Amino acid sequence: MAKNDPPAELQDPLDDLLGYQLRRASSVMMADLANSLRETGLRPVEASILLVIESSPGCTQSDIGRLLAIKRANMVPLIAGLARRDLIYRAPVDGRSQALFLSPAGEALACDARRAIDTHEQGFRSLFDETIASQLLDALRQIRTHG
Amino acid sequence: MAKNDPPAELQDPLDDLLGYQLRRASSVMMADLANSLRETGLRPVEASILLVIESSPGCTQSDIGRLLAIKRANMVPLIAGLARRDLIYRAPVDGRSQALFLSPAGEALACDARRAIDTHEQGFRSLFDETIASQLLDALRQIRTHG
DNA sequence: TATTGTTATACTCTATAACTATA
DNA sequence: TATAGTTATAGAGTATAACAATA
Repeated sequence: MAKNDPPAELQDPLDDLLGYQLRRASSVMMADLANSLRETGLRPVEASILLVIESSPGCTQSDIGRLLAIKRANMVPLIAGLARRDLIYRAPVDGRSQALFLSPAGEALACDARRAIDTHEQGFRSLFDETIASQLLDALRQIRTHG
Repeated sequence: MAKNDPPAELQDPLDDLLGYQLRRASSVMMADLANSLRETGLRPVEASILLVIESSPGCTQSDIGRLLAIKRANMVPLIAGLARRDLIYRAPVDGRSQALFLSPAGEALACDARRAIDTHEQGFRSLFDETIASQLLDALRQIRTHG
């Protein structure tokens, strides 16, 4: 038995709870994702933002915040950090909005990130056959929109 | 369209990612659970600890930490808070370990918490038929142990 | 009036290092 | 030498309130 496993005599009264297993599974995947992204120098949230800008060039940071459920106030340091590293640049839309675009370096890094994420995803998807994986994704989308 | 929905023109490049949907779904369920537990005065992590002690009276806080993946250092204020509210009490096992038990008030509150959690769970489980719910739980357990 | 970007701030959650007492 | 409990602390992540400029 590995060193940090719980003692066998302690059974888990939360084992059948969807919310609990969701949280534990999410935590495992997030940790693995952070590890997979390590060599890109990106945190998961930063990689996500790059992928959103890649797929919707010209979007604003408020758009991204709404899509990823990140509050406007918390988008500020994230976007500033990516801009400081010259991964993205901003172009004024009107007096208050700024359109966001990937720089060449940002495009290259987004590409690396997408590869790392795909490998990470595949490692977990391979636990299931395609039907189960697809049902799982559907179920998660339903939970997400049920709240 | 609700006020905080993302703009329709912005499609989500993360929509097919298991890790992303897992995180979003987990966040929705955690928020709903916190809300369901509000009248008990317990946070989700505190309710979880009470249920573990209820199901394994005499366990130590280190046992609980291993079971719930909470670091020993972070267990200290959690257990202290429950003890201060007289929901649990400690009995020395040996010079370094303390066995944990629910007080009568703790038993009553654990009961309330279990009811609130069950109602909360049922609200989400009712999104799926039993077969899907069971497959979902199995998949989440597999992800959890794959890390 | 509502929205964008911003600042400041606070609270929770999580992580590490170090210490003590004990096994 | 390893473990239980503890302290202190640091870093994420997330939340609210308020403000200026603009629509």
